[in-house]
Amino acid sequence: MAQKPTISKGTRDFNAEEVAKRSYIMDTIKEQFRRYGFQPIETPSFENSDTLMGKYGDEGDRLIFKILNSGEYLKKLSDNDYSSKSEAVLTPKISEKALRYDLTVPFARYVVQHQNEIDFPFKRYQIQPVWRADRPQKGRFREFYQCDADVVGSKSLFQEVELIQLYDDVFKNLKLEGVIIKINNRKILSGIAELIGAQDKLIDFTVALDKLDKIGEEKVKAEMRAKGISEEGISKLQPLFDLSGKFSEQIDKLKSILKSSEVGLKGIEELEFINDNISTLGLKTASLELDVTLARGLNYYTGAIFEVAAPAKVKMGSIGGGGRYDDLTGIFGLKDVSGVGISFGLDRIYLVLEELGLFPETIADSTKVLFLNFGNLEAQSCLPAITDLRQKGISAELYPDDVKMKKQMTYANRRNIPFVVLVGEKELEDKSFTLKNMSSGEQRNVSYTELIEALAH
RNA sequence: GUGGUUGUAGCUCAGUUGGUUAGAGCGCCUGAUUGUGGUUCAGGAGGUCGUCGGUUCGAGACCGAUCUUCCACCCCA
Repeated sequence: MAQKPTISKGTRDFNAEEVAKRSYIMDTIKEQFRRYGFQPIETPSFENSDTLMGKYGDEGDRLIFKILNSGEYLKKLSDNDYSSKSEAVLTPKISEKALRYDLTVPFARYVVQHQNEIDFPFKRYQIQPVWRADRPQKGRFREFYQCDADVVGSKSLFQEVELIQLYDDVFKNLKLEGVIIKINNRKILSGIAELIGAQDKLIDFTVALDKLDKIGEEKVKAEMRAKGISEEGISKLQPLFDLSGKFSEQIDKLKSILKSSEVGLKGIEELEFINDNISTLGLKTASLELDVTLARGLNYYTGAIFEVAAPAKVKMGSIGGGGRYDDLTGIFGLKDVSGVGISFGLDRIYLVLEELGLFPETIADSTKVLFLNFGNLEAQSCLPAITDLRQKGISAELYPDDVKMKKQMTYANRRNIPFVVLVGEKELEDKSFTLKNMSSGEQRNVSYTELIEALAH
């Protein structure tokens, strides 16, 4: 035999059970999205490169899958370009399309393109695969699904409050306990950067701060020094490293740290508003935590930043993220439209639920009843019954081949089909059916009316 | 993109310093049971050892390349 075919790195096939489990998660998320008033849209798998490139930073550009042009694209190159051996020069000339990297940027493009048809504030949800040319690991794939809910055209902080509730509701319905919704505010990060005189190094500063959990205080300081942040500035950060306690206590400490920064205080005010409302409303299973080290690499967030951590006992990166972006549509020419959104990582949630054994048992639908095949004549006599059962909404099938009964029974057993009907010579003669319950093993001879009654519930 | 790791039967894995015919458990197939699956018993099939190349009298084992898996960076869902 020839070499077995394989699938591309970082992609997966899904069998029937996996599809059922994935649908379970998707349906749960969708139901909550709808309940909160979000409307579904879909966008193409690939966009013009211009739409995507440069929106996710240099790192992001590297991870975008580019699609080669069609036709004789090499012939159209100038000799200069051809011999340049430079990706930066060549890539835009031979690739004008790219696979979707996330759902937020295509959404921003959608909003700008359809601005005249949209009623603002516009609440949309979108569940589609995205692609990243990343090196795969556990919980990290090159093709995976994001489930996004965004609101554009409203600056109201009620949106942030609702989105936190939405996270909570989804995890409650998935029976996933111990999820932590981390929140921060980009304005606070800006305020701190301002305080230490590193406004121009905001990204470097936040990226370094974000690693506090992972590499510790000293290494974070070292990285900041390496990025050119002054010693004086770093020493001003000390209260930040020592920040601890409840949400409200942290807020109070931040207020004194940032008292001279207008933007910083604005960020604190926003956080406080969100936290006050969530405290009043209460969360069902998730908890909201302030994490000033939360940065997220994306450069378009301007206000709240969210990241959702799986329960501590599961070793898994974040299972969701999001935030407020005041000017995302600005890059496509539509100014002053503020947006805020969250995202669920379907594939990672799947792994978490699997590891914790949280999928419901009766998740995969199987056929309800299998009619065994005792030969052409007998099988044919079953067809009207099967047709009628299907009409009544009961999934029924006939074993297609006249093979040994043992084989047919084994087949029903493996597929977890709960009932089997036997119509052989005897039943054919007296127009009856033998109905067997596969889990109890019990079987009885019944009329057609009795058969329907037994299978109906 | 950088460094490391993994690959042997359908699945999970053994396989000694390189040495005859590569093993186990589970699963699968057949029969015990010609109208009865899940349990039991008996028997059986199934592997070009990820792929390509090299070293060697001889490679599953050693070397190189490549693909894949997982891990640490980077970044992220």
